Amino acid sequence: MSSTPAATGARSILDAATALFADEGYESVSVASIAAQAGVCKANVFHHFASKDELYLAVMKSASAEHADYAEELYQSPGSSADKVCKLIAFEIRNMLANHQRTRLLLRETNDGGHVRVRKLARTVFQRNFTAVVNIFEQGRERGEFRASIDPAAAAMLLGGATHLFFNCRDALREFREANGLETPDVYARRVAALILSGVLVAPEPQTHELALAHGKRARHTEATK
Amino acid sequence: MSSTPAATGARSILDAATALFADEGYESVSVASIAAQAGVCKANVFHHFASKDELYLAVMKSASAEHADYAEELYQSPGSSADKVCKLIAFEIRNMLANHQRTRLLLRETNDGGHVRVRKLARTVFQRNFTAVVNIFEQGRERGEFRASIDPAAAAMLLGGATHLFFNCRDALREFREANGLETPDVYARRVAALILSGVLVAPEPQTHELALAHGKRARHTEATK
DNA sequence: GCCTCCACTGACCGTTCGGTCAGCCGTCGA
DNA sequence: TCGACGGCTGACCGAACGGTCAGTGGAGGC
Repeated sequence: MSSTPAATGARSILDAATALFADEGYESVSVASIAAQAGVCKANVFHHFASKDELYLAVMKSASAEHADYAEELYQSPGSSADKVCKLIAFEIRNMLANHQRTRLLLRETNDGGHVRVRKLARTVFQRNFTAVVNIFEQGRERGEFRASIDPAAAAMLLGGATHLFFNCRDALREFREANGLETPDVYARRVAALILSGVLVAPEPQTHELALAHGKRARHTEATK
Repeated sequence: MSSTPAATGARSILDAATALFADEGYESVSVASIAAQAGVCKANVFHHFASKDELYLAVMKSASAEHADYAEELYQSPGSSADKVCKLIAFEIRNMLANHQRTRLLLRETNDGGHVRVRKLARTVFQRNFTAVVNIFEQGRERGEFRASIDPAAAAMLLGGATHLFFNCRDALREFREANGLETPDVYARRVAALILSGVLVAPEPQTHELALAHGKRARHTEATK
């Protein structure tokens, strides 16, 4: 009902294209290979999509939905900001791994040069997510739970960079003996959250108590999940 | 003398290939376009390099040198670990921007699927740099300057993620109004360093004083550069 | 029974790809 | 003066690319 009746053919093409584009990138994938993986004729691909470009655009559009929903909803939920940060990191990492094809597509297109139209699209997704994360840090600051001197945008970059790097280098991480257990998503999320919340220094300057103490900053951030 | 006498031709090809591969990736660049940019005949490219693959490998190898030197040398230098972290972030960001072609090549190859041999190569560079950064955090922990409960590897991922994300999304960052001034390398480095050192929480639990207090943890990390 | 519609196909197009090859020509040692 | 060498070239190759097109065959309205 919600899907067009004759979507089976187009759908299988879209799925095959998503998988191949995510694995090998735009240029490396031929229309013939997409058709083969979808089990249809090459000409049929051009029957459903005007060109390879347009097919790629369709793949990107279908991959762009729903990404920042969680952060925005988290922003409005009750609970301490510290908990929100923990939950956000854990969710983002788990979400990236669960939808690794879509994630790889978006990350590739956000970073690269390449197609301008598509980069705009990926950037829209990135911007929505970025803004939502910034809002969470801003909220924590307004509540007095986070220090007034922090830059929420920089904190969001820190958070995003940590999750992206984990996604990109997870299998590389597995080979490093310096990182024992760090390749486990939950472990990584917990340790990174602890660092973002408390930093590395043993005793930061005691400052900006102005607004603090009010909202019960229970920094019990060791059970971020479940 | 240090360069082979007849290296001019091969050198210009290598330079042209580096620029083009960095901008558009392996698949999008044709040998003909490399030859055109180098001002030579296409066949001449194959005279100096056995294949497009081997040319790419040569480009990657020449881009792989020198990357982790700074971190390793910083590790052995005097000064507080907090200062080292600040300097490291500032250097990495400045270094990435100064050698943006090489950086883009390495990042692309570290992340992507693609050529296995080259990924190994890029990963070697990444691993050296990663280990060096981990050592700096480990050193800070042993000195009692950093909390004993932190994971040096996680901190290194945080640091690397922040610098990578900045490099990849700098022009996108320039369009976000949430980030005022954050697209300036020095500003970004300073704010990120402050976050990694002290975190976002207003008052982390007072813990692990055991080894601290000894090495003068002057957390005056607002002038990381110059 | 027939006509229309449309998802789908095989064969084909011009172009561009990575790569080859015979040969040109300036340099240098004998 | 000559021959060998090597950097360099234009012309060319088969393969694969994105894209086109005439046509097929089954489903549905009349």
